[in-house]
Amino acid sequence: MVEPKEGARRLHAAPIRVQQFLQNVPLFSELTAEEVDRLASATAQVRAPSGTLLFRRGDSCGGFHVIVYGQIKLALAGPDGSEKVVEVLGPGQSFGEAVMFLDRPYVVFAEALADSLLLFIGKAALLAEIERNPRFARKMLAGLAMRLHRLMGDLEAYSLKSGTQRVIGYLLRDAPEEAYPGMPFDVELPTSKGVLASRLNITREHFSRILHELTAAGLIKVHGRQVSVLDMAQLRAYTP
Amino acid sequence: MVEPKEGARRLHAAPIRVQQFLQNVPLFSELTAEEVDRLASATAQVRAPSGTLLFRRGDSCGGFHVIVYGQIKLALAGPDGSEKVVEVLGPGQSFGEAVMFLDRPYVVFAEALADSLLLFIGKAALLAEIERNPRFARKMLAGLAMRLHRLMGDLEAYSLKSGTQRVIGYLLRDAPEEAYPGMPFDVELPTSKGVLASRLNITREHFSRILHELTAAGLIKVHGRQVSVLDMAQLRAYTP
DNA sequence: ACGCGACTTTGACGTGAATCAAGGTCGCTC
DNA sequence: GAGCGACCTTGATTCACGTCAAAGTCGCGT
Repeated sequence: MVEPKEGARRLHAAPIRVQQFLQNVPLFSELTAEEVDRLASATAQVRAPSGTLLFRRGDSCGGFHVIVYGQIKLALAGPDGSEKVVEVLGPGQSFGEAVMFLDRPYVVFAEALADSLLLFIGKAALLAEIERNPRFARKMLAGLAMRLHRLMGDLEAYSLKSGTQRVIGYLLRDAPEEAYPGMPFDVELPTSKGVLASRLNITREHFSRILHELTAAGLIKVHGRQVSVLDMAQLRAYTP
Repeated sequence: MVEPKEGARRLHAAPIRVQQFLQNVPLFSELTAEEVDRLASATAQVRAPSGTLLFRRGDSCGGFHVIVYGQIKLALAGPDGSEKVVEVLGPGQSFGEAVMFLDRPYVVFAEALADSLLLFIGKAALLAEIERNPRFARKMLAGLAMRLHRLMGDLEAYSLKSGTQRVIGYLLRDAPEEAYPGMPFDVELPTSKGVLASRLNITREHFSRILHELTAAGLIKVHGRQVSVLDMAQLRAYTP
């Protein structure tokens, strides 16, 4: 999953154009060139080879991160060294805003799952921009609200669905809309099954068994990280 | 918990001074009298006798609520009629902002657990105020961030703690800071044990057994809704 | 006082998912 | 192409917690 060759190549490529990248992140898309410039001057580029720990729980937080390329895992650490993956993020996504607004230390830790490049945007510059630009403030609010929404979805899944249902929900998450009910389609798992299992709040072993069970029921086919959903409608209706 | 006498009395009392109340809610405390007036004119008072359903999942949302007095439960409904309590809120607290910013329907339903009075603040007026007042926007951001923070706490508790540990965590949540380690103190449960159990993501029965177990271990004493923590330090260190 | 209804407790039993313990598979390096 | 490490699967066993069923307990209204 790490694609070390490509990652390594990009890690040594010329620095990207920060302004241009920021302009293309949805959150910043409405800012003027001048505003983007101000943010860019408070922005640091952070290279994170696969495995890098970006921050741990308890670290204090002077800004937030946007992913240029790569993949980042946010997770909670259990006392005994176990961990619970909260989110796996990819290019264009951001993290750490909430904790920044609260002046609290991080509650999760962040680790690069692939060679990654991030932008770290300083808190002061961001707050200044919010002060200056109410539309931007609204976007920021919508961003946090979105996150809250997703977290509620997770909470719901964890508390009133079985492991099997969570897996089905995940597979069907970005199913094609325009499909006929029983349409087959493919899902590429974005990370290792171990990480994904943790994200879904089940063990590796249990995840493996669920995939097996769904395969046995003729609903999916699994080839490594390629999962083929053979019948959406039946999968959606499947009862453990 | 319902205190029907007091509730009934207040329900029929003269309308409260909206401006004055809003001014005292932390979220609005920095607004000028003029600003509060504008919000107040877009605000409706909502009486909700115990048991009232304020909204259900799927309803659309044209503003958000602030509790003047009473108690409101936010919960998710399972397909089979079961429910999972997400939050129990009291006077001065607000809810429904996130969904308002996203233009999405509610994902939870809200029900009054006691006779309550709420203010419903219209979306348009609120957005206008954000547009006008960046400091207010920042407060709103902090409010959402706070909520995210708490939700993460719940997620953490659900996914890497046992039921017993969640109960202990709850009891210790607002423990006195300045106490010596083994200090005894009392906690008043804010609602029925059934609702609280659901909030902690366990069944009534299991909750009852946990309380029993902690009592047997000499760590707490339970008299109805009055829970006496006999030894904080030991309770914190308790292992199932 | 009585009895009703909402809430709580207790016991017996069932089960989903974690844990423990081997293997198996794949891709990479030497 | 042998060997190593990261990942995944499989089976046996255990355990926390849920479910079902049956009594309490408490407060309130008549």
